Amino acid sequence: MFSLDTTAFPLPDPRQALALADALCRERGVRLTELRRRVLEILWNSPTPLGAYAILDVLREDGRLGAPPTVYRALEFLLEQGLIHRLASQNVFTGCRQPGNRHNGQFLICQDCGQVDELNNPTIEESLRAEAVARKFEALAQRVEVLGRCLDCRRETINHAV
Amino acid sequence: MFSLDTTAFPLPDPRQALALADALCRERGVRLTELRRRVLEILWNSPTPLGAYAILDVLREDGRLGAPPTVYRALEFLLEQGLIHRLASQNVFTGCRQPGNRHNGQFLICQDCGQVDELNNPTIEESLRAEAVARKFEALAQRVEVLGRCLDCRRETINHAV
DNA sequence: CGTGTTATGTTATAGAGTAACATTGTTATA
DNA sequence: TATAACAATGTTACTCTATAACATAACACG
Repeated sequence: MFSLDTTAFPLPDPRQALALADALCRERGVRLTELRRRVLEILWNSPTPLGAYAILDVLREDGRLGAPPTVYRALEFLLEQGLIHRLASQNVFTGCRQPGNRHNGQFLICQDCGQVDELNNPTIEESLRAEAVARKFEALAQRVEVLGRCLDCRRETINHAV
Repeated sequence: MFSLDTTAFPLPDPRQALALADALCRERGVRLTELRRRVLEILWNSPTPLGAYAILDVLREDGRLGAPPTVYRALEFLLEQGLIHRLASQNVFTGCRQPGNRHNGQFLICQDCGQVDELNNPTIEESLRAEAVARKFEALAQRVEVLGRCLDCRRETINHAV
């Protein structure tokens, strides 16, 4: 039996992720400007997803002026290009682990530490698509988020409980 | 072959939904106060999910004083009791079509008219649970939302295009 | 009754996101 | 290389969503 690999992709080196983003944008003829690239870098440098205002804070540390629209426009671009995902349940953004092919993604979100695991189980995606078709609903996007506790945080609780 | 019925439940009569909520809360020994009941009723009376501030507007039409916390606390209670769902991608709330058994639910959300179809496909839920288990992630809740266009709105577009 | 608990009122504020318009940068072409 | 068209960013102001903190009222129960 062949096993379908739905293993979450490891967090890449930020430099790798940025290089791939550069390549993809060049290929597509869209401009990964300095600002957009920096926002993507901020996301990749963070161990957990960030909200728009947290990103803004980092930009300001950079010395760059900026207001919310600055960040939201960059995020909009990165979302369009499939370079990041938005986690609606948390109002945060995170770098996409497989930016080559457009996809929806499924996420395991730790409510204690905020860390996120990105999956891509095609069976789940297909099932949802099928449900939509059965109801004559035109599916344009899927948002699949599982909330809970990651292994590390479970261990922590157990240790502290001793 | 047996077909698993994952058909969306029809929108119940608001009175039925409220009666069921009454029964469930009595059974559980929790208080469906007048305010909480009214918020649930407002949601059931609406053809589409509502945001907290839209609910607040209706309460004020009732003549009741109220500030945001009034609504959010009622919503929190209703969420805890599984009487409503929150659609994170839209920041809105909607009555739960199957409030008897606690569940996560999956939603088809029309981005044109706002109408929502609630599914409950146990296979999808199980697949997500399995993905979590495989990663030793403790899954506590699932948020599954499909965004797109409902049949009615697709028809509208076609007609207007003529 | 009183007393602890739960629910609601009230004020203030934090956090998330966008509209609208001004300015600057880029690109292409005359 | 001007310049016009367009793309990107700056800026101000605002709307919408949500919660913290504390005050008051309602309820439950010995």
